Amino acid sequence: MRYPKPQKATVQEWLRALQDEARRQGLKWTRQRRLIAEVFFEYFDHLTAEELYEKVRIRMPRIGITTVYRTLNLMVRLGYARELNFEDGRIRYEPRGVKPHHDHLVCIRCGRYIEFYDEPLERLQESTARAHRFRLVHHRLDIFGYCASCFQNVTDTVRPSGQRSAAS
Amino acid sequence: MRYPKPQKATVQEWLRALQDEARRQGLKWTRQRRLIAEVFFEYFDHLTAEELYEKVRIRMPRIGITTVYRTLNLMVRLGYARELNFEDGRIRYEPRGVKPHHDHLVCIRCGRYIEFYDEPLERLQESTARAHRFRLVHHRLDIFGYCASCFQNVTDTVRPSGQRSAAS
DNA sequence: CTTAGTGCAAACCGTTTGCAAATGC
DNA sequence: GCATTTGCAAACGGTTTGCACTAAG
Repeated sequence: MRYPKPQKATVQEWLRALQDEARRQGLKWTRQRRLIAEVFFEYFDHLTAEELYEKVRIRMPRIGITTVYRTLNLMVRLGYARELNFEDGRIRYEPRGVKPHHDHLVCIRCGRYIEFYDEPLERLQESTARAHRFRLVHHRLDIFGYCASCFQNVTDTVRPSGQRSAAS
Repeated sequence: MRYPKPQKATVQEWLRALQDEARRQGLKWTRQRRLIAEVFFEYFDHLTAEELYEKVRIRMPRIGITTVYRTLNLMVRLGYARELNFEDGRIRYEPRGVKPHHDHLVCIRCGRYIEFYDEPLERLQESTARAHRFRLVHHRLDIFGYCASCFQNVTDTVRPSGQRSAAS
C-alpha cells in the first residue's frame, strides 16, 4: 500500500520545523541545506545519497555530494530522517514522521518495494521483546520475495535455484 | 534464546556435503577452504569476514583474508551460508540450515543479540505477504533496543534523546 | 599437466574528513 | 567579523579483483 504524497503545505511545515531546530542549535540555514531538505521531503521516497544528489543538482549544479551526505546526517541527527538498509550496500533515507511507521515488502527481482503496516504484527513484536526482557526502541521488518508481476515472469522461465532448504 | 552448538558430527557432515557439492561443480577442495568452512561451522555465530579470518589465522597463519571472503561468497552461492546485515556497515555470515530460521533482538548499547523464533509472528508475515499478492522468499526481522542489563545502565545515567516521535 | 585457488597489492565504492575559500548571522 | 558550511580532493574501511605463483584433480 503506497501512501499519498504529502501536500506542499506539509513540506513547507517540515522545512520550517527543521530550520528552526537547526537555528536553535546554532547551525546555519544555508541555501544548500534548504534545497536538499526540500527535495528530500518532496520526493519522500527511499532515496540514496547519490539519487538525492542527482535530483538536487538539477536545481543547483555546483553543489557537492559531500553536502548532501552532511545534510542527510544532520537530518538523521535531528530526527527528521531515518536510515534504511536494504541489502545492496548503500544507505537509503526516508523522511521521518511524515508518514507513519511501516515495513517493507522488497521484490528481489525488480527491486520495487511495497510499504505496509500491520497492527497485529506490531503488537506481536512488542510482546516478543517483552518476553525477552528487552526494551524495544525500533525494529525493522523486510520481507523479500517476488511481486505479483515478477513472479509470473520467474515461473515462465527458470525457477531460482541454489537454495538448499525451504524458504525461511 | 541461544541454540546449542551443534555436535562435532554435524560439522563433519556439513563439511562433507559442502565438499561434495563443490567437487560436483568442478571446484577444488583446498586446505584453506576446508579450514575456513570448518571454523565457520564450528563457531556457528554471526561472524564478520574479519572475525572469521582472525580465528582461522590461528591455525593457518599465512592465509589471506581474501580467501576468507572468497570462501564465504562460495558458501553463500552454494547455499551453506547466509548474509546478515545489522546496522554497522559490515556483512555478517551464519551457517544456513544448521539451525532453524530465527530473527534477532539486537542491543543498541552493547551490541549483543538474542535469537528468537516466534511461530505466530511467522504466520502473520506470510499472510501479510499473501494479502499483497507477494511471493515470500525470505524475510528479516530485527528488533533494536536495550537488553535488560543495558537498560538499567541507561536509565541510571542519561536517556538517549534526539528522537522526535515515539519509538516506532 | 591442466585448471582453479591462493595471497599479495591495488582497485573499488559508498561514505567521511581536512582544509582553504565562501557565507550565514 | 566570527564561526560555521561548502566543495574539492584525499582518506577511509569493508570488499573485490588482477596477476604471478601454487596446488588440486
